Amino acid sequence: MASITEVARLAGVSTATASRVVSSSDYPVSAATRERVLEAARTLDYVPNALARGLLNRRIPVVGVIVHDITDPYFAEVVRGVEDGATAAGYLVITCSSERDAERERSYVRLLRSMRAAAVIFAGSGFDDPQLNAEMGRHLAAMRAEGAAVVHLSPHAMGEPDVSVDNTAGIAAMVAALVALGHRRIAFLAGPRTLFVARDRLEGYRRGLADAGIGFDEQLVVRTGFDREAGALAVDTLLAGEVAFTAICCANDLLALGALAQLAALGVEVPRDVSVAGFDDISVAAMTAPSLSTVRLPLRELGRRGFAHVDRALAGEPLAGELMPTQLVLRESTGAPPAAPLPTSLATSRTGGAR
Amino acid sequence: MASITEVARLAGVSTATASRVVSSSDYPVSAATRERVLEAARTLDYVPNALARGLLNRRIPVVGVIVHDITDPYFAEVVRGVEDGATAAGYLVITCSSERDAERERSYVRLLRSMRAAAVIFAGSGFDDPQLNAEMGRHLAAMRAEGAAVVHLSPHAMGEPDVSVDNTAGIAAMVAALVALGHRRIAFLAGPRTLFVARDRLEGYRRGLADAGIGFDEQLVVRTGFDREAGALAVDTLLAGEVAFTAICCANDLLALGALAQLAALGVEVPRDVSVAGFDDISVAAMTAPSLSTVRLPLRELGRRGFAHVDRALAGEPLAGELMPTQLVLRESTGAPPAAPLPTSLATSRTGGAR
DNA sequence: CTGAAAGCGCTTACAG
DNA sequence: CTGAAAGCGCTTACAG
Repeated sequence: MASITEVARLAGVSTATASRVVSSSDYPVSAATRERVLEAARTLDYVPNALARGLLNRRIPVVGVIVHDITDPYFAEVVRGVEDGATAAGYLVITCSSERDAERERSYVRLLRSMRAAAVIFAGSGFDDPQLNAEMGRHLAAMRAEGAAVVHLSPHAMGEPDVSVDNTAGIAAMVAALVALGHRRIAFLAGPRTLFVARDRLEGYRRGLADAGIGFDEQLVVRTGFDREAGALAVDTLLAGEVAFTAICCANDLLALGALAQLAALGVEVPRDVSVAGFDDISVAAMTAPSLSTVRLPLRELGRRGFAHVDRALAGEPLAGELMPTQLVLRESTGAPPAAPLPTSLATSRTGGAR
Repeated sequence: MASITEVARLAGVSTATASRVVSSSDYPVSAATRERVLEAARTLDYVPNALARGLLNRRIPVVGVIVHDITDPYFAEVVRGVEDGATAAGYLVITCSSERDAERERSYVRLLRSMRAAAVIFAGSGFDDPQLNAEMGRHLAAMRAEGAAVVHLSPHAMGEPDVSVDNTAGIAAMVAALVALGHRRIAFLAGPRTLFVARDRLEGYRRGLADAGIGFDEQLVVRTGFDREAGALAVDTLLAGEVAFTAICCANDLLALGALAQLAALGVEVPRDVSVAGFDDISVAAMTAPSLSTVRLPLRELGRRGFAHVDRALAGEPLAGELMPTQLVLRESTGAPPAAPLPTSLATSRTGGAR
């Protein structure tokens, strides 16, 4: 592979001059010389070595994005947004699926550090794990000290996100919508207890209830994972319980999808017997049966602004946090509450009903 | 950020010795010295500079994956598989969404080259664009000459994929399944004309028909895109046409999802009025209403084997192409053909029916 | 077992 | 406008 040395030799100039031409610095070079260098570069199919450049700048135009799982549509969308911004600025993006595993996350950050990535963006929420966070804090402080940008798109142990979506207001709006439909007994699938973003969403649920003057009932809250299996399991938990509910508000769409599937499997009709609401508006939400009422998050835009934030941080510009609004999307999975709430109505119909 | 020089100084040894310890080469170093170096590295929070290492090896442990769009579940799944393998081997993965745009693809490959990525994996199919392919061929030949691995997971202009899924057999199997249900007039949404993988799938359709002794009718084939919008549009095209059909076989799931949505919007019931089949088995396929009959592709495994192939290529091991089998998944969207085929039955019911 | 030195490919003061 | 030279942080023959 041709190096700048060979380009310089072919053009009959010093490497300094060749560098000035191909790196498109604004250093003055005579037109004739410039042309000779360009010609040589073309002939040799010269591609500058980003590693050598990076060694000098102590930074390479690469941004790492840490996600929980790239196959989760939420994260794929955010990553795409980051990529949109990054590509325009000449950066490449490295995706790291942490599986919500502390060890993996740390090991990715270390790798990114070793590579002198210009920035690391945490797309997912942090978890409340003091030991991990202490070590992670050290790593991130070191990265910042080395001039890299660190941006959070979701709440985390070290504080508020830099760019984010208004999770609390979003869930509160959904609760308000359910209340407007007539619901008073609203169950909440809360997501993982240790995830900061899940706490924000739970807070939104509390606020929505409070706004409507409805009391908070701990028994209506199911702590779960953040995927479909967890949603299905949570439905079983609720139905096995004693507390009445007419709607299930979920902390994300995947939970709602799992709930919908399990409800269908049990012969519970949505929204006739119970309403179900999601959160995120991933693309599947519009395609299920019934289609899912949810809250739309500007995920791709979140990724774009995340990169814009990185760009500004790297340029040394002053930074301000951003909180993006969400949008209610009511589809088929929500409706008026049934005459008799679950789980009682189910037990009755099962005992007394046909089949 | 601490360099090996500082670690060496603190440990009171030469950089050569320090390097031998921290790079875990098998070069002999006395136990006492080794311990002193390790201690110094720990104290200084030393993280080796991958750029400096890469400059020496003319390669950095990074693999680029070129996909059409990371938000397409097909590609997210493949990338995840690559990541599984890459992480285990200490590599990072860069994702590049080309949007099926020649210019973007080329620019990504150039960036990857400049970064001395150890490998580039093309997850998506190549397109039949002679000019692009000529230039791309040059780039790829150069990369290989520089010692990088180039792996294709789908057919492309330069030939057969290195690791792939048996697209042709998969579609043929679905056609056979539809025939077994009683269908003879099977429409095919073929995907983009210029995409090599779409050609393989079309070939599968032809083969399936031939196996069943059914003649090929060009009018039943709709050339489209590969996304949902294209699927919806294709349904309109078929319904506006004159040719009878009782089933729609799609070249991928996204097309089938679009078809399902459009059919539902038009009041055509699936599978009562028409059967619909997809291809890929992305996770949404099981959640639609009706759930989608499709062909399961081992996407994540495809990604894993893709990386394994890279690993072997980099180690200079002999390589053999791999073709992975697919699996038929019959769900609710396929059934026996209706008494009267579309589009005639629709016209009739519209003219004569109530409402 | 240890170290001095060269060199990977670039950029950038510095001198002219 | 041009070039000689140093140096980014590492690894690896080579010498001892």
